[in-house]
Amino acid sequence: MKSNRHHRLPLAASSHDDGVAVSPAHSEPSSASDGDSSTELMQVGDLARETGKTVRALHLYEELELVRPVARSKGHYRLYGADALLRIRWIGKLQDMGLSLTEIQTVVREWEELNSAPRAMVKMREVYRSKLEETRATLRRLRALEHDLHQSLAYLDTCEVCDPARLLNACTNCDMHGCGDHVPDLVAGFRAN
Amino acid sequence: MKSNRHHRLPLAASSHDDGVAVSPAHSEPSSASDGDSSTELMQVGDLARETGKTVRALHLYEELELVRPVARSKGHYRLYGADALLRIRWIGKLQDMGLSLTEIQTVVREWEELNSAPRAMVKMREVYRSKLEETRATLRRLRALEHDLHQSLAYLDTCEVCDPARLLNACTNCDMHGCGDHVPDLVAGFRAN
DNA sequence: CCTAACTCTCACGTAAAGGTACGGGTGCCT
DNA sequence: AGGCACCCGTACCTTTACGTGAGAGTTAGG
Repeated sequence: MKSNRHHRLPLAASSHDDGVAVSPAHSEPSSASDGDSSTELMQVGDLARETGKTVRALHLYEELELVRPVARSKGHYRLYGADALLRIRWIGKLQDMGLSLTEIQTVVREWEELNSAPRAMVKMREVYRSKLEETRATLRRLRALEHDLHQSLAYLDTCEVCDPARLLNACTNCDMHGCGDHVPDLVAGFRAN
Repeated sequence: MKSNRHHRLPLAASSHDDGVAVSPAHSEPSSASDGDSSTELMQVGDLARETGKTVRALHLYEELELVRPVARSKGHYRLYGADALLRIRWIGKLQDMGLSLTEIQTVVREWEELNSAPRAMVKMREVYRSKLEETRATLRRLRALEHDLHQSLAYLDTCEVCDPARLLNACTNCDMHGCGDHVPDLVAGFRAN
């Protein structure tokens, strides 16, 4: 009862900024045969651009065996197919769900081991189901937070019109506020010390 | 445009487990005067119990000047008043809002510096306002995630009734699913590699 | 051939938020 | 006086998800 596991709520701005104009600029390593547009491979930089991740991150994911280039160029350059995009974006989503890379690692491993599909599907469902629960809990918490913030802002807004002469340092608990009687926690916390 | 700031979405289970039965057990350091029940001081362990934080955490917060005991016992024990509870809980909420301890630090510092209240109030409002925005953005993202998860689960549920003989490894993109045509990202990601 | 831009593989660095341990004092009860 | 639970200060350890070079090779274009 002592382990105070303290993982905080996941999520962030998680910049979904797509580089958009993906100028192929120079390299276009279409494989030997001919310009078959659907089989173009990309190198790590391109993948990085299109997923918003950094090259370093992609290298890391590879170390953790979360992705694997379909091939290497003559000079050891990693070459990725289109599914890599899916994979990386998928990883991103799992991260947004609050999974750590190591957790994702085990998910992937499990999938690959019992590749017999049915069992894997079940596993997958389990994971998603529990994550859905968590996500909903998180949503509840965030909504509460939103409410708190909203309330505190309302409270503070009444401050704004307060006579500047009287709010000196009694401000956080002056009697002006018509909005009720108890100071919101988020406001009270400032003074408490 | 290269700094890929990667803070993920905040929030977590953030265990709001109150120890509830706060057995005073042994020490009850009511200050010199007499047993005035409203002026009881508590020591760090008690504070820890009541806030769900660990003693170490509280020490840390003190190092960062986020809290300060009202007094010390004869033998250097930290002694806290009731406002410490407010303060610590407040810190917790700010953390839940996604603020790092260092950010909280600057918030506190600013508050204490321009203690002239009006300006501080304005600052406070700014912070909360922007955090409200962020929180709402996060909510949107989470809702999307919830939707994704829900969809994927629906998709996977149709799998369950699928003929076990045919889902071997073509499972993630078999033709059984009446629920549309494109495989949800969260499902497709498993295979892409 | 030359060059710019990209990539390779190490390998060490970093910030956040504590965890954990050490060696020694305190507080209170009996 | 003994004991037990708690506290002190100091200080090094841990994990996560990359960042940041270094030194060297590779690709495509001109």
